[in-house]
Amino acid sequence: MDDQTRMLAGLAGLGGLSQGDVGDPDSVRKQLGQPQQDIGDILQQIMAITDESLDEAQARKHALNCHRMKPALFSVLCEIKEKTVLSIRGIQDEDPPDPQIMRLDNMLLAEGVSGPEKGGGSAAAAAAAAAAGGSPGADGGIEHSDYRAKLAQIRQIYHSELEKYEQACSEFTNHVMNLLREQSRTRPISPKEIERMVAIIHRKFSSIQMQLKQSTCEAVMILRSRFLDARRKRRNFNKQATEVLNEYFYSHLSNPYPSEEAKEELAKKCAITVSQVSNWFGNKRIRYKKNIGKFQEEANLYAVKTAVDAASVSAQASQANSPATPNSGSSGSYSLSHAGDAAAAYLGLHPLNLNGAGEAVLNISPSLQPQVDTLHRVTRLTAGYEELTTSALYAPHRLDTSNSWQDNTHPSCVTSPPAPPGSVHSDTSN
DNA sequence: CGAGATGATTCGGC
DNA sequence: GCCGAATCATCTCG
Repeated sequence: MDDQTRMLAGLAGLGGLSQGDVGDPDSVRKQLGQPQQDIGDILQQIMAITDESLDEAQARKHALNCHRMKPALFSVLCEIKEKTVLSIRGIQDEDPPDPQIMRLDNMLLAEGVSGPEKGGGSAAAAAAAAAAGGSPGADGGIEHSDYRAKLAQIRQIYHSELEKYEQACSEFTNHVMNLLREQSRTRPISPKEIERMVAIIHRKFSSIQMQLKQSTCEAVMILRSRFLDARRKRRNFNKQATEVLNEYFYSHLSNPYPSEEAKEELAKKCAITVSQVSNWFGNKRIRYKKNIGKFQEEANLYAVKTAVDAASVSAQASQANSPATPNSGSSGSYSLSHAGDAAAAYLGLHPLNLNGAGEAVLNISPSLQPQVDTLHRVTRLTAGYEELTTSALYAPHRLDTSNSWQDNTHPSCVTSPPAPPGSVHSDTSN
């Protein structure tokens, strides 16, 4: 009777169990057939245990373990515990996977930090490089490998931390499990309860894991922004690319708006993206328009260049006594327009300086003279251009009076405002 | 190191 | 969605 109550209190106290662990005292009372007034007594004793010295507690523990009623009480407690634990399990078991962890996992997988070693990482790096739209030249390669190296570094840190975490988690779990198994000899701990405890530990550790994943994601984001911020990693196009673009620009000065196909072709030729081609033309148009004078020399250079190309093609064609085919030019597959437009550009792009009297002044840079001479020789040899070479006049023309190309979307129908009598519009030479 | 060049971005207009 | 214009950020060169 009284012994049993004390023993119950003693067992509970010595095992470090709370009221929740031993179940409702009321139900205990019912099962043990104790009157209600004893509950206060029990609680009193439970509270008193904490005040006992270690020796006293040990002595009490020993007394309890040796008590003849211990096995019976132990089984009763186990029964109560089982019911309690089951009810708790029923509530807590089905917690869904944390969406935050899932998001982080997906992101790490996409970034190539988690998942298979090679594929993910290089795929992400490739995607990054593609997104950056940088020129895939030597510099691009360096950047690419740099990005990959840094990503690999993050990946390595992540995995080593994850390993540490897993190790710590399993060590702690083992420790707790051993402890509980040990304690299950003196207090009622079912395997299910151990499982539950393990789950609790894992939940606690997974919050640490989430922090690790979160900081890894942040590191990857910072890395990406550093490498992918286009302004940050701006690289000048290589010389050949700029030349190709300039060639197209000046040979289509009447309408420097490449079609989608032309952009694609230029992009391919220059090993840049279509949007970079668009950017380039956008910048070029605006800068050319803003300061035509500054671009005169460049315009002459490309005009001469393309004209020479076109003329040599034409010469070859006439030598072969057959018409020139559109794509036979050395200057590229858009050379059909070159042939006419380029020679026309030569005519049209000589620096025009209007003197005080409004007369056009031909102004050829000395550095261009040899090329111009060559052009003259070649063009004299070829039919159709001789007349043109005598009427060379620069007209930054394609721009109308409002300094716009807008009205020149049909170049062949447009005449250049400043063109004096005798001048030939470039586009008509086609 | 500073000025100019250059590629990219942003924003408003159409 | 493309364009012009303004602007930013970086590169290049003297």
